[in-house]
Amino acid sequence: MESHIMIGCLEELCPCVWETKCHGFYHYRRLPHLGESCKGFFKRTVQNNKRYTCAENQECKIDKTQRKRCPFCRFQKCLNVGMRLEAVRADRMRGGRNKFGPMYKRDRALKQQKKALIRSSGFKLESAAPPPASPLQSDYGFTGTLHSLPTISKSLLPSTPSSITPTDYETNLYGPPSLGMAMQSHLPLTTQYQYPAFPGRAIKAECPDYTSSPESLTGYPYPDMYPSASPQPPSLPPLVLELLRCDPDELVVQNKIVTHLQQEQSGRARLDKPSTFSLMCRMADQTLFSIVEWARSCIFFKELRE
DNA sequence: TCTCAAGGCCAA
DNA sequence: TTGGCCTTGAGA
Ligand SMILES: [Zn+2]
Repeated sequence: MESHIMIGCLEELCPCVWETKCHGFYHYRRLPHLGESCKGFFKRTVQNNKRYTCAENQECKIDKTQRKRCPFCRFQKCLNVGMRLEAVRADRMRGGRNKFGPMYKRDRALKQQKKALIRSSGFKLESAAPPPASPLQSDYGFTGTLHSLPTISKSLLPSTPSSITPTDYETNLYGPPSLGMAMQSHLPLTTQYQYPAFPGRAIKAECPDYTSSPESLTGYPYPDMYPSASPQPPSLPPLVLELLRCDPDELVVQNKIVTHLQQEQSGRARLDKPSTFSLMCRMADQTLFSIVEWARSCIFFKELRE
């Protein structure tokens, strides 16, 4: 809407849950373009450990007019677009910054560079924005995970067998939260979704070590590709531009990988505890899978099929 | 001092 | 319950 919200606004639509004007700030680690309503909904859900169920098949369409019909699916969508439970503070401390800060900054810089590149080369701005956030996801094939989610339960009890305790995720390979908290889409039969002990979470020290090496987790693929110093690169070959255009939103890809790993791990959790090595192998598998998906979606692959 | 992501408040 | 607006406060 008006001015004050629009400070710093990127004037883009919110791909989070439905289309609404956003203000371009980050909320709960959802990389940009999230409206206040999504923020509020997500916050309330996590803080109050709300429990939702889907009356349908957990595939409800969430858009501007129907968003209120199924909070379950709405919350799923929030998670899918990258909002993180761990960004909601357990101690409810206001103000300040959390450890995602540097990541937000980096992401913003990368996106700006990407836009500048594309704009300077004559592409329409929209093509650089991540509207395909959701669409993209469904291309990856593990959408099953996203559907089999749940009922948010008050799972603060560390005793829950299938849940991962804060201790577990802090020592976890992927960085804490994502594994233990973001999405535990598993239990195919029970469809029980839980996020670990919100009240008990030591969020103040948020996200153990996302800052130290976010790349290692998110795999920001183009670290030095765009020299930050010179914002206006010379015109690029069409080939590069096309590749840039196809480039998926890193967060979406990251989320897919993490989600899939979580799903897989939780599926085994009760049987055996995977070793760090096997986790790394699976992570590598998923990364490779994402790369293949990307390759398949690029123009050259399509040309091959013609 | 400014920025901006997080929490709080409250009318609808 | 939702969502818009306000306040807070660490970090730049
Ligand atoms: Zn639903």
